[in-house]
Amino acid sequence: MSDNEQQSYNVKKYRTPDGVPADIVMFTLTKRERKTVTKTLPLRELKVMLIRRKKWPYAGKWALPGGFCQEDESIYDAATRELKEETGVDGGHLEYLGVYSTPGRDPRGWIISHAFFALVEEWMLEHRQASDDAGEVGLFTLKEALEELDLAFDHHDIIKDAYVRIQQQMLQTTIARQFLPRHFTLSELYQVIQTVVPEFKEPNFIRKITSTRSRQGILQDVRDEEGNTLSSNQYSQRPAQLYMFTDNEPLLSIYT
Amino acid sequence: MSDNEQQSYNVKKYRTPDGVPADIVMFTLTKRERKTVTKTLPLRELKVMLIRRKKWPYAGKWALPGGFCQEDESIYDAATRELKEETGVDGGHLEYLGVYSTPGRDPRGWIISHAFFALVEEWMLEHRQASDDAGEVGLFTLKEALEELDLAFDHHDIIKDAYVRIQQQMLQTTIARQFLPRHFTLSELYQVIQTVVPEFKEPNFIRKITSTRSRQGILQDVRDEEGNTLSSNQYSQRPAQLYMFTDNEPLLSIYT
DNA sequence: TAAATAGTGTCTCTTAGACATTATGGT
DNA sequence: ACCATAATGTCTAAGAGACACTATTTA
Repeated sequence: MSDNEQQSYNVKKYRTPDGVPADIVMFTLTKRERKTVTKTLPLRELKVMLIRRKKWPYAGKWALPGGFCQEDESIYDAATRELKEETGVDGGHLEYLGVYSTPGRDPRGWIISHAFFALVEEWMLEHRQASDDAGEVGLFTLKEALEELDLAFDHHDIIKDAYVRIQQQMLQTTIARQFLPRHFTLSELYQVIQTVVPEFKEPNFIRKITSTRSRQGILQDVRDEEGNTLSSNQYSQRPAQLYMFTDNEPLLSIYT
Repeated sequence: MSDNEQQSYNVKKYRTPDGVPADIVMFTLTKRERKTVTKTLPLRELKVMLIRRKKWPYAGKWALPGGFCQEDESIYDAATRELKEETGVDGGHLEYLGVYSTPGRDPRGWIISHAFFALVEEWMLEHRQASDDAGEVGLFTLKEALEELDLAFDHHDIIKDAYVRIQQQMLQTTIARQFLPRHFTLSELYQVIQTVVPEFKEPNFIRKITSTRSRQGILQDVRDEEGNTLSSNQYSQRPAQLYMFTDNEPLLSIYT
């Protein structure tokens, strides 16, 4: 009976999609040392990695890296595989962004795209630039990507959505850690936040981050074996205390 | 040249998915008046609407309502259509939850499901119970749905994820408004929050919500034409001030 | 008048926010 | 000695948190 039903089920009765790719918005925070001045914070910029398409459709246009999902993997698997292909590395923060399914968004047919965003380090992208010599690779600031380039498909919308999301995550989670070494100073952290969210201003940042009860627990100071606090003067004359993120992710509420 | 490429492009070169449905976790907050006592808050419970499947696969099991996306609509359109079909109403909060694509999750083939969650009012679900007499419809508490029922597909995971998400949204956004009349008392609001997030405790709720600067702006008291504050004694002996949500959505940050 | 819920008073300790001041090392 | 950045001091106003207390209505 159940077998009968199963046999009578026709999986191709309706029109089905022509493909389900995973596209990845790869963010990186470039870090350029300022040679003219010593002991100062590097210049940081938030950039997104794009590749120039070689084939129809949108040949010659810049687009997000991505690839089609296969039958034996989940969308997340496909994105992980794609990220690995592009960077040569397994690591990096990879997070689902959303689905893009507006009819007609892809001239190849009914293609439903799943967007992810990844936070990778700059050196990971050099891998791609070296290996895939045929495909042109570019790193663009968000302003360039959103205002100056003519992107393929609806990738402009995807990048815009990803930008909103990464800004939100930067303020509400500890993803800032993805853009920092394990040990960092508070001005580095502040700079990273401001690079991703330029509107963020907090005059008493050091004091607040170290003294507020609700924030206690997301950072801890770094100490050596004897329990002495460690500091660094890499970016400043006076050495600055080093901090690291704990495993705590704070839970915010508008009512508390 | 570009036309050549287009003609040579074979959209069916690879295996493609067999269908892309939208499934909806429909939450409702039931409200039962307590007849024994007068002037008291109703009993509220968070419930999820499920339908009993009639056909293979998982015939006889409880499952989320849903339907396949068509070529001429986006996934969100499909979910909107589905919500309308189930409730007979256009309104209600509908929000994307995520994609479920683990290989083998659907015995019918390669089927990639998109989950949404909706917040609807209880009366909206009576429509379905009346119209679709063939399909059995049920309202279950989250405990029942997650711990007692044997659900179809991976709908257990979807409901669990939706539950986490609605709890998060309840604390970080003003979706509580979806479960309240336009004008409500603060104890009603408190009860709604606690019904969705039982862990939420806030002894000085009235004072905090009305006096904290960071929260100022999400609620405003209701006044009549002459500017007199309005109150209600529907649920209490002493009349309570009525409030309404404003259009402000607060922005939270762990660093501020 | 008792019961039930709404809302305020009060007190202590912590935090916010704005600036001024001191500290530490490099040039 | 001077500069740049790190970090603390200081002061006021506001909020957190806990509990006791008063207010307004119905039964």
